[in-house]
Amino acid sequence: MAHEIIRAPFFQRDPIACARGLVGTELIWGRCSGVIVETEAYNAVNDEACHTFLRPSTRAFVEHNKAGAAYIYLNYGMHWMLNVLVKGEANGFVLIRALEPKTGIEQMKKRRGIDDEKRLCSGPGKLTQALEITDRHHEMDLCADPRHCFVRSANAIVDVVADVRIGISRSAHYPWRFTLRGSKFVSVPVRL
DNA sequence: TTCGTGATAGAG
DNA sequence: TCTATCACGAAG
Repeated sequence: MAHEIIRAPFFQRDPIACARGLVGTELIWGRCSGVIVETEAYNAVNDEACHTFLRPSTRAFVEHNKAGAAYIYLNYGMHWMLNVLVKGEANGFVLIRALEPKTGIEQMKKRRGIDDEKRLCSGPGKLTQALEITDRHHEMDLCADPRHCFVRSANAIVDVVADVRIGISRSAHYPWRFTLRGSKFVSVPVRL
């Protein structure tokens, strides 16, 4: 089965298409990897939950970086969030929210301090802890280095569910959370 | 349900 | 300087 690195043109569309398209792809991070089972889209325009709405520094980030760049920030003083810059038909971000661990599982368990594989990467803060993603990866090009990239299997068929986003107060009604149907590795089960 | 933790930005 | 807010997670 052919695997290919996702290249920059993938991220030169709009955040919603990119967020949906990333579900089912594999995130490679050093010796660890996992299949992305949950993402969210944030739109730089008309989306009050996107950092660009309130933060000048985020607007500058969009201006000065290319599609596929990592946007990483600290939330609640302790959790790193991994996002990918989308810059094309529309600008915005894809938040990587959950993975199904595939390789380097023992290392992930050690970093997380737990054994349960379903909970290793079942949340945006958990997966950055499991993969040791921090602000030193901020602005990294995620379409160039084969050790930090997204890989997809050719011919893969992925059944994606759209739902409302989680943990935000503004623009909370947009159905811009995407999960792999039936996955046991998501952060919060899909709303019925 | 509650609380820890720190960056960011706007108001005063 | 001060305050509010925050795309979370673990424990209770």
